[in-house]
Amino acid sequence: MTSVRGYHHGDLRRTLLAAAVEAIDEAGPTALSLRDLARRAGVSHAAPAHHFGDKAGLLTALAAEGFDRLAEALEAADDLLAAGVAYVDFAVRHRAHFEVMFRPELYRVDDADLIAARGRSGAALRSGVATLSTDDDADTDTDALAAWSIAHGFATLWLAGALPDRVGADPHDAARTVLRRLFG
Amino acid sequence: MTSVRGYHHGDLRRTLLAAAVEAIDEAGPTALSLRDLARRAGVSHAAPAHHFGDKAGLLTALAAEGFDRLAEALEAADDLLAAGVAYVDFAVRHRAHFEVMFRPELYRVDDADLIAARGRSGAALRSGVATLSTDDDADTDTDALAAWSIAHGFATLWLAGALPDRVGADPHDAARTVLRRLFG
DNA sequence: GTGGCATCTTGTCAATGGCAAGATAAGATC
DNA sequence: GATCTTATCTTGCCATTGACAAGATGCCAC
Repeated sequence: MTSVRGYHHGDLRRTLLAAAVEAIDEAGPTALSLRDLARRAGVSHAAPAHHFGDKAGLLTALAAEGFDRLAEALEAADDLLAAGVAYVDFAVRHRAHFEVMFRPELYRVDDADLIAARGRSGAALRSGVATLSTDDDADTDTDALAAWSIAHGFATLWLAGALPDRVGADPHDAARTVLRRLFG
Repeated sequence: MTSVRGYHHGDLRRTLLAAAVEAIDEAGPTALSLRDLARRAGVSHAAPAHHFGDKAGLLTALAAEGFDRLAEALEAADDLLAAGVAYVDFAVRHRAHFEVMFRPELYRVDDADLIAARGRSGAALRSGVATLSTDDDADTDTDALAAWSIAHGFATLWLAGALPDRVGADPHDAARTVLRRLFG
């Protein structure tokens, strides 16, 4: 990262991803414009294409980064309830990443980095469920799906602003209360 | 609906909404193009603007229609489990509506028709939860949120293609199994 | 130092959303 | 029935965008 811009930016790839997060936080992934990102980074309108090919390429990188960070967050949780809360927490704190991750029509689902990162997230989820599982595999699968569904649903509804006001302003607390209804 | 097009289409508003559902089913709400809808309906590129103002106006109408149909589906359910399965079923069968409904950045959240329709959906959900509630209001709220979250989460993950293959191809059955984990 | 290669810029094109102005039809009023 | 009004649809236009092609710049290995 050079402080004084020459012809070469120095760290454009990372800068563009950060700008994308900002832009998506402001107006959602739909309104994302590569040219806007270029302006934010102070480069020409065609510079992003070199690093990401096209819009889908950039969002693929963003989604992969998101699945990686989600995996880290889930791995740091002690039990399933903590993992569920961490999942919601991740969605709220990394809204831009989260919104892209679960909109596969926006990126390349066959990207190798992405598949690997998504695999890490999935493994972290399953290992969280395993902490309270019985020996029955079918039950474990159902438990994992139910846990994932309720955490994902709560996070999604929260982000969509669909939840009633009485739920409060702290997603952390509200999520714990709701998730306990399944896990407790 | 006139079979032979004159200068006036006759039922353009409804035709455009139907075309929008088709287009969204094919490529998602992000790729929706008003000009493409106009071509599908056989009218000029500016015709949609008269009926909906702009893209957000069209998606507002679509979201309101969706909330109305969702309310009907939920009202037809006998108990909470059936309502949950109906919720997932609605999402899968009316994918285009569902995807727009929970993406408020795409439409006008202050639209009167939309707010009314969303209210009907919410009331239907709450009355479904009431069938198995205790006297405690706080518990009822938590139950409603948990039920909504797990159904919404499962539906969303299903639509995103995020669920592992072993879940199967029938969302109806898979949803019942998972939802029973909370409701049973 | 020099050739190769990654990085970035400039220029261009088709497609889109949205606006303005005009054309056409249908209905209301007399 | 004639005329006025309004709703509906068309044509024309402009700024913005994504994508591509060709060229400019500078880093790095040899």
